[in-house]
Amino acid sequence: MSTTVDDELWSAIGDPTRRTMIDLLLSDGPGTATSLSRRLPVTRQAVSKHLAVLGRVGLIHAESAGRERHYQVDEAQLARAVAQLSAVGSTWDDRLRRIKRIAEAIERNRHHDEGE
Amino acid sequence: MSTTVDDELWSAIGDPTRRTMIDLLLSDGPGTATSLSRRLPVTRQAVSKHLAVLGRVGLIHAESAGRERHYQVDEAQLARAVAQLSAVGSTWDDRLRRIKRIAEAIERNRHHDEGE
DNA sequence: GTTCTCGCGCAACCTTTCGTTGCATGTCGC
DNA sequence: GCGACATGCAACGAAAGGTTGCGCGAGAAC
Repeated sequence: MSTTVDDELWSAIGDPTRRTMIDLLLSDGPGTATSLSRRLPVTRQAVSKHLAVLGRVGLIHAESAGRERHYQVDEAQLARAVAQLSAVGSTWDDRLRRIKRIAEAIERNRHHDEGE
Repeated sequence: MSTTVDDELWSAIGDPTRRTMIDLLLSDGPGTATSLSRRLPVTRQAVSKHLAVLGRVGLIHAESAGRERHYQVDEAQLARAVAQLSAVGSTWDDRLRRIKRIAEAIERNRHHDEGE
């Protein structure tokens, strides 16, 4: 329950290299496997595999231009991913708050009962 | 830049099984490897390894009680993890909004220039 | 139009991670 | 003491992330 997250999307953005790639595509605009690999500590082939993964879950889509393939972020899908991130975050936040409230209540009772 | 996230923490909560484990520990309170494995689709040994990973990054801590080891979530560290989640989320959100604004500006210009 | 270059995709391979099974140990209840 | 149960450790298999090496097709240079 609660984390009925679309695990496909999560695991796509769970990888640090893929997160950085999305960052680069957002900040620098559309890019190719080669252009991305120049700004990352991995080879073009590794980048290419990650692009395939991101494409499979719809986070990016490609456009062929001559011998190059330009990739860019799918805004709607990324928005969905962000929503999932914040959903999990707020779920955990809520639980943490509730636990804290309960702990404080117990603390108050202890002080009251034992006069400590 | 921007995703200068503490990758240790991210990869810890990046795994779907580990996320569910944290959920269970938050909703049901402290638990053991065995009790968690009963509510998960993996074996006790797998759960045990995940607990080790979560413990290594400080997201949980254990307490020995006889032959059992009770694990529970470290609230401060989880709060830190949640903060990182929402940081990445809002970064991407910002970029998406900015892109959208630019796209709209271009659209307006096109209409103005071409009278379309 | 040949040739040279550059971007890409495919295949083989290595290492780490997630998962399994099997076994030996330690503790609780009787 | 003895059976039952929770753990830990080790060996092994499958998948993911990474690498190198190769061949092909499209642009650029001559």
